[in-house]
Amino acid sequence: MFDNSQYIEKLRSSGLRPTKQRIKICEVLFDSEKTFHFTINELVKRISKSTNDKISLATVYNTVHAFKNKGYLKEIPINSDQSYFDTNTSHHHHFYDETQKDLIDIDDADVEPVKINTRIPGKKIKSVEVLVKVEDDKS
Amino acid sequence: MFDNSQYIEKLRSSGLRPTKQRIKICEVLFDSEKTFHFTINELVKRISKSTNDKISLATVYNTVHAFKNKGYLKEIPINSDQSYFDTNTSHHHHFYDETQKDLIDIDDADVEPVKINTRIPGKKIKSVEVLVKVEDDKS
DNA sequence: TTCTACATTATAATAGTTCTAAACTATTGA
DNA sequence: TCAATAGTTTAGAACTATTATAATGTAGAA
Repeated sequence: MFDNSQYIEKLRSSGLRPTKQRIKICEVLFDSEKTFHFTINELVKRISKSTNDKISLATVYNTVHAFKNKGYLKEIPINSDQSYFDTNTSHHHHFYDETQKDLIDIDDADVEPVKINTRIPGKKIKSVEVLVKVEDDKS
Repeated sequence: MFDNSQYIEKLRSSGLRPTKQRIKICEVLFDSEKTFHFTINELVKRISKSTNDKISLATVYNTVHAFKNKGYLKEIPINSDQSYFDTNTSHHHHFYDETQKDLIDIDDADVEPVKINTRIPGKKIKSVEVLVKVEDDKS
């Protein structure tokens, strides 16, 4: 454990107790320079690689959902047998490579703003997500 | 059974045997004027309402996937514990009402074409799907 | 009508996720 | 400092959607 103070502060300020499990998960998710996508399964693997203290699956689920609710993670809408999350919470869209089963960020500058010229009465727009499915170009 | 000839022809022409289960599922899916969204669960309920012959769950899954592969149904990318399908296979996007857990079509005329100004080498775009999440406006 | 390839079916299996309830612990306040 | 308590972790069971399996059934061709 080195500089966890930022995570401790982050957790505390959002009303989450800075337990060692949550701090470890913060490290795995937010220490790296680059943001990334993951499934719960992949996250569990990353965690077990970076620590000897086992964190139970249930705690990983709880923590990911807590972080998602706090806005530290985004869930990516995609048809899959498992949920995909993104540590990049800034506004951006995705390619989904159906051949490779791989998610790729689309820089927000590369997408013209999506204009929706209709509304549902009594509802407000929470998010607009674009998923661009791609496949191998064999033509 | 009334005018099933259209479905029989449709199935036959796409290389699917027009069995009575498939014809019944066609009726439930395509008889109505309006297109609609459904989960497998909901479809099973619709089927059992409209017939006394029970169709097994496995057959419903098989048939829906076959129809999806033939392009008679579209799967809607959304984070959910179950898959959503759409009998409207024309190009259009969706609202997802997170309060009501309800999918609503967005008329394609109400969305400006989405321009993606970047590509992935060796891949071609298969589809561009927009999901607009909405929630109750309480502000 | 008979044959055969394909379909259907019930059931089992699998996998992702959520639930439960007991043990644990960070924080509060005495 | 220490005890109380409110929230947290945990293992495992339970749940649910989906897929696989293998036996039975059947549409369509010969």
